[in-house]
Amino acid sequence: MEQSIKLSVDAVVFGYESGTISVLLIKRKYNPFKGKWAIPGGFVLNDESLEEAVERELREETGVQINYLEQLYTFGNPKRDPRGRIISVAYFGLVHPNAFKIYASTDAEEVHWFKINELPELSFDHKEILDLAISRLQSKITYEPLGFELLDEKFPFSDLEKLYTTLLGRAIDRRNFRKKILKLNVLDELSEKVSKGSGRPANLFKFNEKRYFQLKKDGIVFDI
Amino acid sequence: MEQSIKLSVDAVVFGYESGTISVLLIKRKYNPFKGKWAIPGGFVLNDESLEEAVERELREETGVQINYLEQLYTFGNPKRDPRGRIISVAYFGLVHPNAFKIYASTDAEEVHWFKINELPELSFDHKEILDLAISRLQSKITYEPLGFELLDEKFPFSDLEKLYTTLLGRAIDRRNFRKKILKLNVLDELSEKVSKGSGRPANLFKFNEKRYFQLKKDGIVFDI
DNA sequence: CCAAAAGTGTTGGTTTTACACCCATGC
DNA sequence: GCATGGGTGTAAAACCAACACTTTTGG
Repeated sequence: MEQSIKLSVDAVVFGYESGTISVLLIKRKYNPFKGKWAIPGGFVLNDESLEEAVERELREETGVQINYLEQLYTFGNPKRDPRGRIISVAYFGLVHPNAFKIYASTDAEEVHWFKINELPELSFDHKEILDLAISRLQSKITYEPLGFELLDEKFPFSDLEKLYTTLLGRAIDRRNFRKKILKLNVLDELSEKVSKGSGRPANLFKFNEKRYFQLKKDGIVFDI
Repeated sequence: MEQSIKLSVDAVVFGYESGTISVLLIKRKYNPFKGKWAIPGGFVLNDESLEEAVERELREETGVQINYLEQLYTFGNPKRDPRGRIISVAYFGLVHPNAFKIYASTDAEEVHWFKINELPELSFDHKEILDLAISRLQSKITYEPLGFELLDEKFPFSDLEKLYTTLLGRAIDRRNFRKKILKLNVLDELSEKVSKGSGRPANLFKFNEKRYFQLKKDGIVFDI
């Protein structure tokens, strides 16, 4: 019997802003799961690569320009989609949420950033996909530097600290954290300062892209 | 236009025996690439899961019963297969090569264990898949214990040492290695000994499965 | 008794942890 | 001047890397 399997891609896109990590979800315009929240994605065209398909769907449905994208996992359970056998190659993305405006179109009735501890009910097996993406995000911080893809270009050290605290879900020692990060030699300290209303103004830092990506390649061992 | 993409699975299966790591390959019986070596695999049936498909193809083509299987990566380049758009979900497997007899059938004209530094030319993009699998195998030893799935049930410590030396591609300090491994507390020392012809007989060890899998779950940081 | 592989401890250097006070600013 | 967040050093403990000789067997 002829194979009748269809191929889709989905993208779990994370953003970080002022102390919380959010995920980009769309409200589905059509059945199945019309009116329910879902991870953005859709069918792959015959002549495009998987990455092209993800970027196209994200652009079409949400207006997001992706900053970092990697393959997460392929979900192939025969029963995962009520329309028939549809397998999905899930991707994992990171963006600076402030860098653009999201808007809904094509299959999306609405687009929204959800904090990862305030998620709505999801369509299909998207909860499973999202859970896997979250655990991948968490484990990434133990073997590579993280932040460039999520933080603004210039940021106070405390932003990075807050990002790690959020991802780890626990407090960290500020002094030791700063020493460890600075020793990685991926941050350049700027002479600009920023004041957050009250308290001493903070020095701004930026990632040194070259050393950052070099370190990603080399890998690190990083116990905070 | 209707989507016309087909879905296949491929499995890179590693085995370890007397100091070398080998990969299971088949010689293709049919075109394209008839007579060339390839990673075992094939099309997914409409109603089977991806894992079922991998295990079925391995059984059919090679007779191998797999011991450990994980998803590796999904290859979706539109040009990767001359027959049309075929995407492949690649898996990564480990077996005890001595535990059974391999034999060729269905699409395979021949099956053979190749040492990973003596590989033949491969069909499709299988070299890329295999290279990725090898680097995954190598990186696995830095974040989880490894050996249970590759070594015999009972083995002298030197077998484990040789496995690590082979995977790392360099010599390691025997004393420090032994200390580090024993500290992980995943090996049970047996009172049996085995003699390899000449030299002092070695004590046999076995993995304590419970603690081994617990440690896999927890993860380790392991610089040899 | 020789060759071959197995087994085993100590030391110095490095890294990691734990921990608390002063600084610069806005109000 | 006080509340707020930013910035900083040190000492003890844990961990890691380097290093070589003795033991047990087979021939």
